[in-house]
Parts: sequence; structure tokens; C-alpha cells
Amino acid sequence: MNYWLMKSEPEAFGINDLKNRPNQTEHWDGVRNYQARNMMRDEMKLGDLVFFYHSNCAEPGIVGIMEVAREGYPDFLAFDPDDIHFDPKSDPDKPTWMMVDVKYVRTLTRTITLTELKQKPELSDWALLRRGNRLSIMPVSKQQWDFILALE
DNA sequence: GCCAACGTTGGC
DNA sequence: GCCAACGTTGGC
Repeated sequence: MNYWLMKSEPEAFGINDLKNRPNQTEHWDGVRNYQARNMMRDEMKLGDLVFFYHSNCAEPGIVGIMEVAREGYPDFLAFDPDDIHFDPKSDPDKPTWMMVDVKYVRTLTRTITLTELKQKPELSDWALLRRGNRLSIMPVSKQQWDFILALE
């Protein structure tokens, strides 16, 4: 079992949007970064747990937990010329971009803010807190996962 | 293969 | 809205 963190801007798609989806499940589309793509394609497995992180908002931080409900498959939005995530270079026979499905597990009792996470020496090596980090999907170790949940 | 220009991310 | 950091693009 592996642990992950995925970022989304709550104005575009927040934890409550996921909670209100049919089956509380949604595909995580639109990722256009190779490192993140590789994780979705190769490493994220059914049942893996994922922190839902709200970015680019008033209070950036971890707001909930979801699980991987379907392993990597082609991001079909890349084939739709009318979609903002359209990528003419992605060939349906050999797709460039992948996505996973995620299912809502629960909302945390409070937001564990970026500010708070930054203050923890235990997390100083974590990709989320590295300067200039822009990865929208990243691994979380079991130790980090447990430590963060204990802050709740 | 280098690197400047450009676009995007995301905290503040 | 600003801007630093970073990834991508494309000329050479």
C-alpha cells in the first residue's frame, strides 16, 4: 500500500465536489506533467490512499482523504479539441497523458494548513515543502502519512 | 545540446 | 495581482 498527495484548486475542483459526485468517484484529469504522469501510470495502485490538497486558495493545505479507485488509463480529455486539456500531440493509439480515478474517503475534521506543515521538522524533506515545488502529485511515506494524520 | 523566451504554478 | 520557481519550446 502506497500513500500520495494530489493538489487541486478548490475553485476548480475541491473536496466537496468529489464528495458530491456520483459514487463519490471522479477521474483526475488534466495532469500535464511527466513526473506526475509517470506516478499515475506506473505506481498508483487500487486502494492506495491519497491526501486531497487545496492549492492556490486562501488557506492552502490538506483537507481530506481519498483512495485510488481505478489505476492509470489514458486521459481522454487530451483527445478532445474542445477541451481546455486538449493536446494534439497525444495520439489515442499511444496516449501521452494518463489519469486515475479517485474515490472520496473522508474530510478531515480540520484543514492541516501548509503553514503548519512547514513548521514540522519531521516533514522538512518532503517534496511538498521544497522550495518552488510545483509537482501536483507526489508520494507520501507511511511515516509522513501517520505523522500528518496525528496532527488532525 | 545549449539556453533564452515563454507559459504555468501556486504562495503570498 | 505580483512574482519566484520551474518546465517546455524552439532557434541556433
